[in-house]
Amino acid sequence: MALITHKKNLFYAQLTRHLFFHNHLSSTELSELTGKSIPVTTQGLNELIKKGKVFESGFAESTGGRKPLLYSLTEGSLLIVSVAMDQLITKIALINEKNEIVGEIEKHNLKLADNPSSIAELIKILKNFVSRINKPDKVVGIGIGMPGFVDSLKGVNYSFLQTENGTLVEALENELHLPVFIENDSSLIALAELRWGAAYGRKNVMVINIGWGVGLGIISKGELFKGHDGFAGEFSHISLFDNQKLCSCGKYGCLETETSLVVIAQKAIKKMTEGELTVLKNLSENRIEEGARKILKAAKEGDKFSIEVISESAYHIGRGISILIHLLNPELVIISGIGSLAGKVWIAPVQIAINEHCIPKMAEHTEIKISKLGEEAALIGAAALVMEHFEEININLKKIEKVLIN
Amino acid sequence: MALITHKKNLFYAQLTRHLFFHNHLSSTELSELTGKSIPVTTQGLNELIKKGKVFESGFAESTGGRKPLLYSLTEGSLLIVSVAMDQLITKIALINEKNEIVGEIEKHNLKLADNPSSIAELIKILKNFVSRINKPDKVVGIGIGMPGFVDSLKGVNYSFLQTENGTLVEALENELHLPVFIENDSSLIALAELRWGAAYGRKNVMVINIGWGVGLGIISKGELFKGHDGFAGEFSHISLFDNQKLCSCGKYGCLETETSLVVIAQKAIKKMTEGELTVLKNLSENRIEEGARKILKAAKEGDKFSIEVISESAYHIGRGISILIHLLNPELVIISGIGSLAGKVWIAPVQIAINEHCIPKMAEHTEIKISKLGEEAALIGAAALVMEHFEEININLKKIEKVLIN
DNA sequence: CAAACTTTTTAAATTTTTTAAAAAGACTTT
DNA sequence: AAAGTCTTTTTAAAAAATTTAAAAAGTTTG
Repeated sequence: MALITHKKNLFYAQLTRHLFFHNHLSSTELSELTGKSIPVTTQGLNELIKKGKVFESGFAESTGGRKPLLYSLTEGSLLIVSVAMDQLITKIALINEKNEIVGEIEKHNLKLADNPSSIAELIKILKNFVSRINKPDKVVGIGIGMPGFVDSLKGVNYSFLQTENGTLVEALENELHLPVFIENDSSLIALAELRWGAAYGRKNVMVINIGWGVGLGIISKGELFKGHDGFAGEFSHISLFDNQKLCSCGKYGCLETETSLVVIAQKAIKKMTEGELTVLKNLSENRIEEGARKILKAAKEGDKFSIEVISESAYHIGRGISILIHLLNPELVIISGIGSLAGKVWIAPVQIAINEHCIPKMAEHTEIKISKLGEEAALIGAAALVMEHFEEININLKKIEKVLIN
Repeated sequence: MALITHKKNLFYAQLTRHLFFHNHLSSTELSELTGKSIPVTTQGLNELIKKGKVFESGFAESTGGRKPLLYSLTEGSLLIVSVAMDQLITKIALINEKNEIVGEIEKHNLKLADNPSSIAELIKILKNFVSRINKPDKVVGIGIGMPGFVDSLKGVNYSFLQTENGTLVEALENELHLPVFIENDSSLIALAELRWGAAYGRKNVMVINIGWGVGLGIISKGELFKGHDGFAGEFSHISLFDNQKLCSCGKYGCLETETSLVVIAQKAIKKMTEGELTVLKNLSENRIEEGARKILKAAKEGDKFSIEVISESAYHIGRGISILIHLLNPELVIISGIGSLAGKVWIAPVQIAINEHCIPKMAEHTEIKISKLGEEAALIGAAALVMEHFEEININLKKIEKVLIN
């Protein structure tokens, strides 16, 4: 009897997950997505309606026959704590069942590198955030995106936030009493694009995360691809250049030595001191992040100087993308991450590099697009991460004190 | 009634496919592989025994309980025509239900490039081969591996064997009256490694096909990965070098300009004319293939000169493999293709390149192995290609005149 | 404007899976 | 060394899911 309920709960969780990612679905669509028959699906939906988790949200347009009845998640039925970390700043947001950010995005200073108390600080910030949530019983989990070599299955980050005993996820779950999921930041941006962005419904996509480094999230067969240890998509440090520039990783010629927002800002400063004309003002080596954002904004608004600086980097990234196209033959490459705030200026130089370095047949059906998710991609991806594991949350009842669906 | 039989046939085909790839399996193992329950699986097996397609082939060793009864395909129940093409030579073999080559491997001269009658020649060779098979009614299909940009789903090769109307597969099936499947040669070698070689049971493997170019077959999530158009794994022409050597593809600095059996043979000839010592004799620019084979054999037998020439190329391939490791984080890289005949001499220089160009953490769990399949890999892969599609063969009864299982 | 065509929804029949029990073999303990 | 315990496979009965067919609800076309 316990097992039957358990199995049913798993199916309910599956329905809930699909409704989260699609907002509203008909019973036929849900039947196809879950692989269950229509009678079983309808029965499951009726149970969820009885529990108040789901409601009938209207009719879809007919495609030539009877209008299908649509189902959606009940308002306020589900909350997710989304966390997006970079080397210096940690952002936190509360996300609801419609994938909307509820309230304000909080920003905290939290240094990841060489910081023995980073885990303690993170726990403190999260405990405080969770304590202020109005309906804490609706929170299904915490999703965290972070830089570094993250093994999300094991729940470990090999670059930062290292624990003495047990995994990082265990350390967080023990303190926060909520299911916690971690993932590499670029992978989460790719997940955000897959579920809510330009990669929606696509099978084979490369998502380039242009930030302080250059990240890559790989969508293969319609799913995030992570490789054997969970580290797939290391793009910053493939050796592409013969430039003798020492990289932070200790090698020479990495992609990162020629392209990243840091490189772009540094180049701009150098050119400005050489007297080139631009609308940019007050760029400083000490405030590289601020400078980079100014350049992205100026490029978006048409500043020739900024566009040229970005174009140089874009061409180099294009060389890297050419390799991706040869190896993985994607249907789509998305320029995402903070760099995407500059808009379409990235596309032309990337396309030129592809034309020069790809066999035409290989690149024939590969589109290049700029992300429309903006800076919130990482937070949205962290929420998606939690919902990807929604069935798992409902199996591992150990993980949480309450049964989510009962 | 017809539909029921149809669906049953599909299940029988699935059982047959799994038995082909595993030689002998217990009902429990087959139940897990097919995703059907044990009662249904046992019932299906008993039907196949009744039809004479399957027999009880003994008991497996116990793992702590009752010995499981094993099932195997009946001897002589199934034949596959395997074809392995390169730019100049086409090999054909007949393969049985145990994945054994029956009779002789036939070799035919068939030029692929700039040959308008290539398809006609191929059809003639295949018709002749099929006409000489003792039990033609047991042949389930023809699998063909060939160089070029092959879209195996559409049944088209965009580089060679181009048809005027209809696809290549249609052209062949219309003449040969058997189901035909085509695939890129490197992909087929990867498939052979996955089903019968060093990649058996692995999920995430890169198979390097060292031949007249350098090919790549990608195993991802335990399956052959082909990308959006079917062209994934183009490894020869990623631009890696700053060498100003013009490649056959029209670009500069491709991997192929520094490594392939052709480059190795040419380098050896150049060094020999410069007076370096070796056991090698009579190498000629006009017989590059023969020369390359001599070098591989000599290297295997310890000739210092040959090992050095190969090592240089191996290091360059290692640079390419470093990029694969960064991007796809494989658990295993297999050196396969004709080049693997030289044996383990490839490993050390590849490993050195990985040490120099990979972030240690990325390559930590990546093994490098030499293929043990030898030259027959391509033929074995072509047979595997047919059997991968065995259910499909049994659905598309249009494709063949007879019902395979009845 | 009614007939023909689509598609969703509901209901009954069949099939499949699940569950439990029995059978067969291997390991452990006295 | 033998009996009992533990695994695992196999068989048989109960439960659940899918398949199939029919009905209901809309659209489109002649």
